[in-house]
Amino acid sequence: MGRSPCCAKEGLNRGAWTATEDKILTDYIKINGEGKWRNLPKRAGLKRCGKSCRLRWLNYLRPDIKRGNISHDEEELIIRLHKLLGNRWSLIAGRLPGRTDNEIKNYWNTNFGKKLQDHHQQQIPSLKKPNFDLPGKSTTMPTDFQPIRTKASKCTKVIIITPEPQKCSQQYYPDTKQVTVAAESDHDHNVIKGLDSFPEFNLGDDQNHNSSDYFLRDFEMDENFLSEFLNGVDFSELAANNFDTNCDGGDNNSTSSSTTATNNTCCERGYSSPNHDHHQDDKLQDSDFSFTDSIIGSEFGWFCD
DNA sequence: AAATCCTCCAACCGCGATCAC
DNA sequence: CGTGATCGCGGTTGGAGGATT
Repeated sequence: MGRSPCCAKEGLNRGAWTATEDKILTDYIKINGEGKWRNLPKRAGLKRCGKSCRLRWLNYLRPDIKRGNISHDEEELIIRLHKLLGNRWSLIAGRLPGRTDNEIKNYWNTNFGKKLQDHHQQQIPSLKKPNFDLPGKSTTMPTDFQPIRTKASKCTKVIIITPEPQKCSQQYYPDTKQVTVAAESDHDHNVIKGLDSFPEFNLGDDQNHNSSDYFLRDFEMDENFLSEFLNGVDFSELAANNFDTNCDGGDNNSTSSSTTATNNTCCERGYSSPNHDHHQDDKLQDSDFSFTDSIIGSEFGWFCD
């Protein structure tokens, strides 16, 4: 299917928004609400692309937008969330009231992106990545785990697919597709998607499911959970209840761990992100979040393509 | 004071996911 | 079920303004 332009480009304003345009857009949304972005410009009398209107509203005009510098707490949260989620800016923004994905993305790129780049340039010559290549699939896995990647604004539920202990270091699914780690809006929760494209874990097929070498664990990833997760409060108990610590503690070096967390997601032991910041790691190691890293690493280590 | 460089961030772009018919 | 429309996301760009030479 060919892509059509989101709107006709002719005769539309581009670039920075004027105060007048802002007022028109704000007034219109106050009256008519958000949505229907494509038709909005015409109805509101704006010479702007609907996409542009949406962006302007979400990133700048919304009344609940928080202005000003990112606080230390917010920065710490961003770092933690980025370590956990990677460049899922919308998810990260969902945990920071009043902050937008664009703002966080810019903040990260401004404050950490360059540092990471510099840091990596220093590290690259000494990096020694183990050879994870397996027959039938050439993969070069990073030494650390990658963040859980989801596709949506807020996580409410996660499926944990834990390999059996004796299998986890040996099984490998070269053609693994995707398992969606839930990520839905506040209201649309408990939706698990993508499993139907993942035969080994087809929830709708008991036969497959039961005969699988794997089994499923799922748990709510609601506000409370994520807060505990992020703050490290009583997480060990939560983990004990929700995670199966078989697989020899996750078999951290397992190259076989397979399965996927959404959207080409890959999550491997000990790797935080393509922009992994070792300096920040050092900082975090001393925090109460460090133990969650080990849990993430051990329990999510098998999340990989 | 002028020129150049650098930083920051608003806005744009392309793509995948989802919706509606 | 297929197709087109729409939405939402993440990566990138470009310009304004500050810093440096």
